[in-house]
Amino acid sequence: MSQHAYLRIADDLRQRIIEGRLAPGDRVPSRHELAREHGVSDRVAVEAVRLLVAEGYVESRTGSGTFVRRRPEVKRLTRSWYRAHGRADSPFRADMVAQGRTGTWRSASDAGEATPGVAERLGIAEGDPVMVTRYIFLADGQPVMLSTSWEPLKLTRGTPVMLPEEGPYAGAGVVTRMRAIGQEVSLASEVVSARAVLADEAGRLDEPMGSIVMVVQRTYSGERPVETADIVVPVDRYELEYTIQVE
Amino acid sequence: MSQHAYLRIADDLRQRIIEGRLAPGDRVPSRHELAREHGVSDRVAVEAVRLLVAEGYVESRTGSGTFVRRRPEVKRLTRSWYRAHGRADSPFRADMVAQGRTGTWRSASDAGEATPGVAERLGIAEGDPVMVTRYIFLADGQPVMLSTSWEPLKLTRGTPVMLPEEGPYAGAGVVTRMRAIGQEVSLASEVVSARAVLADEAGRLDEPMGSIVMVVQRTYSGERPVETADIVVPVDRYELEYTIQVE
DNA sequence: GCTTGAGAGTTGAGTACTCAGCTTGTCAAG
DNA sequence: CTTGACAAGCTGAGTACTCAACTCTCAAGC
Repeated sequence: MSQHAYLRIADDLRQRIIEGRLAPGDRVPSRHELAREHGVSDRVAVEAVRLLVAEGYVESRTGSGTFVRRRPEVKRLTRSWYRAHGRADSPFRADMVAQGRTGTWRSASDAGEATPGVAERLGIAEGDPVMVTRYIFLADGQPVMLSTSWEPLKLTRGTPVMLPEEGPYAGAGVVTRMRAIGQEVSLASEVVSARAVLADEAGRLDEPMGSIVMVVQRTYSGERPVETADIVVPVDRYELEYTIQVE
Repeated sequence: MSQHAYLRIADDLRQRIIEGRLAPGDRVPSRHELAREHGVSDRVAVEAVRLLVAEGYVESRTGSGTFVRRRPEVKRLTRSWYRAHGRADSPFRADMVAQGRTGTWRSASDAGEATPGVAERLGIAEGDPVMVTRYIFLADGQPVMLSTSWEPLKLTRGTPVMLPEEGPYAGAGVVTRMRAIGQEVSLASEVVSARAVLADEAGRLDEPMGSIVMVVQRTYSGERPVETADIVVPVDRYELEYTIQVE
């Protein structure tokens, strides 16, 4: 099997978890116990536990112990052409309703200047004024997704939709809001990548450090880009489903 | 700034890399040097380097040293409805041509039985016979992507397309091959997730352990599912672009 | 019944080492 | 000029500890 002691211990624990001998919520033996059980030094046990934390099997709570992680059921976010129909509701709330959950969110908007990346995505100049809105999305009250949205102020300044979450179109979604000021949206581009969670994201999403998130760079456009957003989705909560029409 | 010594050292190195004082390919000071520079013990330096490895900034080569990682330029794989037009070529080769690179692949096919997950995706019974094909995709000769494909043998047995990479339709892509036996493909579903790379994937893709890959579960279907595949894409090589039609 | 404080247990971080296996540069022999 | 042996240096892994900060339990006191 594995050459190294810490891999052997990790294999053993992983097996116990998979077979159910260690159930979600159970406490894993402490590093002292593990070290004694396997006849190795403390540090080897620490390395083994660290590996399982990175793999998402267990989570450590300082002062309390290490516990088998309750894996939240992985839900699917449907991001397909036919979901984006011009309904007067946000796509997130619609997705949550489809899963039988309540979708809510909190947000805060600020005026700012376009960074190089955002400027390119919106087809505007670096430094142009934009409305930056930071969202945290909640499913049944639990934080599940983060998003930062940028809209060119050239389009929205002085209109009732300048602040995404205030006025008559509050919470209606980008497509509906842009339509209200005469900007038809016909395409959404989503560029998907993934990386390790950042410290502040981990805190806001209640995810352990080291866990993996997908980052979706979404841009809505009609004749020109009207909004772009970075959406941060933890992989242990959601997968993204795209439906592509062939021909 | 950071409370902990290992975070301070990591911050320092990260800054040096971002500012270019440590260029891609340069050797990072060894753990002994780092420990002495910062007046801490060896292990602290090891922890700092380990963090930067996880973040993808550096890569360690046993016996040789730790080096600032040459970040391969992140390319985009276009996975949109309008790319899937019924051309008699594989989508991968078309994508590579669009990037000005040559796309090739190696593959090996075997008959096997459907696992529970595959059976569900293909709408067949567990244990039903399937053709399993393992691919490794190369861009300009370098391995960049892995894929495992499953096709129900009930559909293809006895036809010229039973073996995906042999016969008159070798290398033509699933849509074309299925059409050749009267199976029209109208939809592709892609479920995107991400995780840490597995050991054998890391070896085959020449990626360091701990790096992150996206996993795309793609299913082609017409009246019924005709093929499903797991596609493994390293995030430091590719991002996935989906284009969604609104309304 | 409720609060509080002490103590045991746990993780995170650190010190100060050792050893095996690998890479690489040097330098002398052919 | 080439080749082989060798030493120096590096990472990965491990031993054997220490200390701070945190959590949890349980019993004493109100």
